[in-house]
Amino acid sequence: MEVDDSHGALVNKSEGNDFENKGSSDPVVYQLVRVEGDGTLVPATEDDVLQFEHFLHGEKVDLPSIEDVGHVEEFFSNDCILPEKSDLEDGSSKSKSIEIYTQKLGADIEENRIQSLDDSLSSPSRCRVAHGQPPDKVITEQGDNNITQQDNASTETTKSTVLNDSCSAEKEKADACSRPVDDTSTEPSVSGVNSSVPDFSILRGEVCLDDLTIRELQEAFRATFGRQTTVKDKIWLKRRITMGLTNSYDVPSSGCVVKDYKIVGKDAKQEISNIGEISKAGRLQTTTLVRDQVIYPGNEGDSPSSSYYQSEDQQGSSKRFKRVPIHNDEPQGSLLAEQCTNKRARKPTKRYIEELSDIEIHDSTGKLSSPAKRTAHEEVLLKPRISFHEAESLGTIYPTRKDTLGGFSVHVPYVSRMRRGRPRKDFISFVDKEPSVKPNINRVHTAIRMMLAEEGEEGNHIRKAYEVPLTVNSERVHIEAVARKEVQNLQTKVYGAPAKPKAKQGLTRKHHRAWTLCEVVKLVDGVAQYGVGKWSEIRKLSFASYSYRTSVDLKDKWRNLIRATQTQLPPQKDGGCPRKINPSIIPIPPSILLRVKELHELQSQGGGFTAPVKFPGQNSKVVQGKGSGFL
DNA sequence: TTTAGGG
DNA sequence: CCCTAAA
Repeated sequence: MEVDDSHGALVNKSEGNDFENKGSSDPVVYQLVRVEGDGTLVPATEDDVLQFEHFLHGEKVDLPSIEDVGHVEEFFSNDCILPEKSDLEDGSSKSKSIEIYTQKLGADIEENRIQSLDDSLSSPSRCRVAHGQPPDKVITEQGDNNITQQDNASTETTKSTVLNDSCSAEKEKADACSRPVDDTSTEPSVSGVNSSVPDFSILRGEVCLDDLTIRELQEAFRATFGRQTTVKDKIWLKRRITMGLTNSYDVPSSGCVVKDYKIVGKDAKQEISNIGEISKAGRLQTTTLVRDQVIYPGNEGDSPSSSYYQSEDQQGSSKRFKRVPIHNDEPQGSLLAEQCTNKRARKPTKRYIEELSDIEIHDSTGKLSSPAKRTAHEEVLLKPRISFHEAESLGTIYPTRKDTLGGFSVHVPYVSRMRRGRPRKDFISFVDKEPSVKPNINRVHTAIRMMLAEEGEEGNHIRKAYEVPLTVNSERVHIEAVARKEVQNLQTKVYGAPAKPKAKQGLTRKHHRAWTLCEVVKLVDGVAQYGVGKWSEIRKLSFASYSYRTSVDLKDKWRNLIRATQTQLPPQKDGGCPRKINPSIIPIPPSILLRVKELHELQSQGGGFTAPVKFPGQNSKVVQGKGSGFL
């Protein structure tokens, strides 16, 4: 990133400063730049960008709002009586104000910066402000722009144009309303200077702001901040211009001389540019935006990046600036309502994900639900946070997936957002508890894949599949355990059942297997043969080939069959079953149901008989579709 | 472990 | 299907 000392690297140079003709394109791009030690502005590095993250954590929510960057400036200039030699070392009132400002600004920086940062980071050429050019041209409306434009200004222009279209009116209004009441000037509005191309040359050479007319000051303002203003208050304009050029709020209200975009102090004696101070201090690394620079004094803190400049947002987020209800000369009024309703996009940091989860819960439920009473759905919403915390505390690397949060692509722990049914066990934690199994995980994975593939062909044999010995040694038990968990884990993915947070770790739920007619028949035969309640026996003898059916399963199924006979068999007449018959559910043939009923009645009445009973109806034709019971 | 029963 | 108590 070299500093462009020539002012030739301009885009839209030809379009230059034709203010009257330029109506739409705004060559001023929003770029993050960093104040170098020598006072030049260079594009922000990725590190600078990352340092923004600090703001996300120190954010205070209840701070008053700032309507516009102008207010910020006014906030400082009007309310912060600062010692002449204050600078950044004075930690007292100024630092306090700065801190407040930092917090407020940080709240909105997140939203604006991301896109800007993306742009600045991704764009091949970066905007920078050239300094120290010879004052070859002085205040000529045809002068060269001294702010380099992005090479991709054409693409950037789209955004900028939209911004202008959507926001210029409001800005204009705001600026108009911001005129000081004591301003008796009746000068025509500077609407004539409506060009989207600010005349940066207005500030070239050596100019005493006091000598400028209001219009020229407005132009200088525009050159400084990249937007026009209709404010006709000379002092206001001068101060803002000065502040903008010096990146300082500590400026004299008059007597400033602008020399090549730098403010030379009154009578050109002292240079009050904070840039110089900053560079001398050598400890302030400021990220800024060329356009609409917000004076952002360096924080005395240890963090070299504790201060940033804020640009007006492309979406007019300046309206959402939290602002202090202090004296200001720019309107805020009706915008307050809007900022209340507007929800800021927020960079999805870890903490953000946490908070987002909470917010989602709060929003979805309206009220804070106690942790103990969260519904499954709410738990799901909480999951990302938990995953992160677990990942941190356990040092475990969790699989992540790309997700979109606040419009930005981020990686989040790979958990399903929705789940049905009960949670699955935490396979990873299980593995962590069984380190001896880890070396076999890969094998298990392979095996599991094969199993799942097999399941795809033969849906009912997955359990059998992973009961096949995977190894010949004693690890088999572990392998099976892991395999079972893994299968369930994968199944949950396949079937869309996500994990449950913490409480039920180590628990699993086996995949639901619909009972086939064959199984039911075997069950009924088994009951008839060995008696009701002999589930273990039935399982061993009749379900030898259905190893995934446990005796409990048999018992449960039998119970369900009993219920079916009681609830669905009697009303055979079915005057009009309002229930839709799901074609995917195979009804249990009434003949089987009848057998179940008889067996049940026999068992319940005459006590347990274990003798095999032959039922004449066993061979009777199976009539389907009567809908008395389902598998 | 198995069974029974509630969830 | 899960969970648990009671055999």
